[in-house]
Amino acid sequence: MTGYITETDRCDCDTIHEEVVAQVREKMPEDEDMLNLADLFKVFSDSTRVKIISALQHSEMCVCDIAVLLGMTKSAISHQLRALRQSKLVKNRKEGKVVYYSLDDDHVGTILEQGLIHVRE
Amino acid sequence: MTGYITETDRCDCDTIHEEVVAQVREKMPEDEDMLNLADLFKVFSDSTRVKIISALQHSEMCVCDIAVLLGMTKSAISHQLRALRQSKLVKNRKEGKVVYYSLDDDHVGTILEQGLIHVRE
DNA sequence: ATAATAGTTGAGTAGATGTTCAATCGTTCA
DNA sequence: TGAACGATTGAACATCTACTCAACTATTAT
Repeated sequence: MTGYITETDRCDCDTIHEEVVAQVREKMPEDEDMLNLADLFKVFSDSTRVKIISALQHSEMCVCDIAVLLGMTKSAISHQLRALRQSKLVKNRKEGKVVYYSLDDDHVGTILEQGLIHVRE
Repeated sequence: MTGYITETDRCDCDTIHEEVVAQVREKMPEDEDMLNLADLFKVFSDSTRVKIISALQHSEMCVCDIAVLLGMTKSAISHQLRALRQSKLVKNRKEGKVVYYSLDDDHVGTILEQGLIHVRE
């Protein structure tokens, strides 16, 4: 014991392969990138949101349409659309009482389809 | 009121664009596919798991190494590795007391990098 | 055998998440 | 004006999730 804070103190174990750890640390993406990455995938981690995005890939739709399509309440859909709006993945336009939603990001479809390929094999 | 269950009864609103809903319904993926899709992305929706996967992309590592790399306890890492194992995304091999983990899926890297591209722009 | 160490596990806990419910807003139309 | 309807909102609630902690297993070394 040195009395100073060591690598061991910060963790409940010793480093077994210090060089590997050092090298991997250099090659890994920025911490912030990985946080953003997790947040992006978090959007796709709920089946309701996946369904909404899948639907909007084929056509602009109003809240009510989506609710009927998925057999859920307008409220539930509206809450999720809010999340998708905040993630800048969907946009909306108002026409009288009706609010139409559509995708606002080209990558969205790509990411979803990439996942579909993986899931289906 | 007909006395029978109608589309309106199952939802708190009327269908505004029945044709759109019908067409989109045909084009959308199977319900099960979308559930699996959400489950897949759920794995990537936590920054600790993203970091573990990012690390393993560069080198096989033992639990202890990953714990030191991420500044977390072995226990926390072990719990997450269990989740990744169950999703068939990582595999492990034992050598004495040490358990080495590595990626067990080619798609993993692709999906992660696809997301990184999106996040970085 | 005993101690030490790498890793796993299960219970417990605090915080996040998705839906429901009721109230409300905004627009249209009678 | 006020009734009707699409949509939004916030609180409440139940569930899920990620980490901690302590106990445990398995393997190695003395």
